[in-house]
Amino acid sequence: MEQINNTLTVNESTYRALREKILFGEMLPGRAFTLRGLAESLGVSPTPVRETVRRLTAERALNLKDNRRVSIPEMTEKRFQEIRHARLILEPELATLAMINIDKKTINLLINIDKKTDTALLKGDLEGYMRGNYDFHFTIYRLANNSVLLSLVESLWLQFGPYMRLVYNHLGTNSLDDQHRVATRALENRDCIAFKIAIMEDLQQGMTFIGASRTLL
Amino acid sequence: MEQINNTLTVNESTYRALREKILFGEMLPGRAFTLRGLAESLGVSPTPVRETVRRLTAERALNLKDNRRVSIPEMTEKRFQEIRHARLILEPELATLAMINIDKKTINLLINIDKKTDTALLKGDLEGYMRGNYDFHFTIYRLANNSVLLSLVESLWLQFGPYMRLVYNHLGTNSLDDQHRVATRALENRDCIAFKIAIMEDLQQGMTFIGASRTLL
DNA sequence: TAATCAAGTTTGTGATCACAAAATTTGGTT
DNA sequence: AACCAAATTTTGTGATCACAAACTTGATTA
Repeated sequence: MEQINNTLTVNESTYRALREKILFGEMLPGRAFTLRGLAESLGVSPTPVRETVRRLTAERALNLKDNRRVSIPEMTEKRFQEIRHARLILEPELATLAMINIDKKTINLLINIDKKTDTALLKGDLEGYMRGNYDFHFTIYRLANNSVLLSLVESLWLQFGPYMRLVYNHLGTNSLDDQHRVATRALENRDCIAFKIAIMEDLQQGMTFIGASRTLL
Repeated sequence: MEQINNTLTVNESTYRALREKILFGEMLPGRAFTLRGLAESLGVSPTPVRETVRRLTAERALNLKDNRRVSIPEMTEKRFQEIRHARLILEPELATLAMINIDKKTINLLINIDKKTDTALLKGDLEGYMRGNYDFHFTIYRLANNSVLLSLVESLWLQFGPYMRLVYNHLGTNSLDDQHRVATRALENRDCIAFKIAIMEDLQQGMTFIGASRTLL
């Protein structure tokens, strides 16, 4: 069932490249992209780019406009609240499911990821912070061993990633404090409720931060 | 912002055609499909089919296997429970959000849809029943005016659609009774709690029915 | 100077081509 | 009759082509 040959298809590597760009804010909303332009910047023909764009459009990470141009969807207050709402429903659920599969080793891994994230935060390294934050959450979520919920949450992260970056670009990362440590402490105590609450708080805090600054954009 | 020209692209019509086939059980799990075969049966070139397949793969409706063949994913007990779980989290939420936007006219529409669904059920018209059931739920869900949650739920329906059909093929539709009427009655009384419970019951009943018969497949 | 419109350019779309990998058939051997 | 290797066909992939629609530019007019 697994991919034996570890050489990825051009299609797959194109997808991963574009997905990362979106997730960590290298492609910002508003600007329109051309298929040929993306293809050239990735050194491939337009064909795999087109398929990748269709795929990312299905995940709501990209938008095919009426004039057939492709872009990152614009954020509205309404859509922002919808994403926040969906995240608050699904992510604490996923975290709770993951809890029983998180052993001491994983907790140490999480603490390590968090340290790196903190370092990036202090240095003002935006991409490092965003990657660390992503790793922290998805290291947990993957352990829920629930691919159906996981793919729904992945779609949500693809949808708000670009805006997170946009906000950090304007405000810097100073005002963020770190809820991850609260979460790892709850894990060490095997306190399921406290862990779920920490994930919710972390998410609330991030979304409030972004939401409060949306008017600046 | 809207599509002015109402002639769909080949890509879009291919997507809709294939999506319907999956959703209402014309494509059953197990069998492997070829792009060229699908293209010929739809009277188009392989190009739009490839893009459509990528899109539906992103929505988890299709599966690209290691040998690069495309198929409907196999159902396992685990995946079945994951879908059931996700539906139970998201759909009652969507129904509750929709409630305030459901007026008398919509209630009558829902009652009408339900009547048609019942007729199909009595006649043993599987596709009619499945379409009616879909229409009933999504007429409600669309009124929640929440496209983020809606697209998540659409993905879930695409994932279990083929199995619903598979089960009905084996068991017939006799043993299904109709929870929709309970829901519309709750709507007429503007009883939010009762409505939410009815949606949950309907969903539970359907999923239990399918789950209980999975061993037959 | 600002608005308009016609040429020229760029772009998305759908079909086709070339090729290697996978499936299928074939034909010979045990 | 059962098996396996070679030959043949089918298939997915990525690149390219043809074309119409959208965008850009620059000259012309009010």
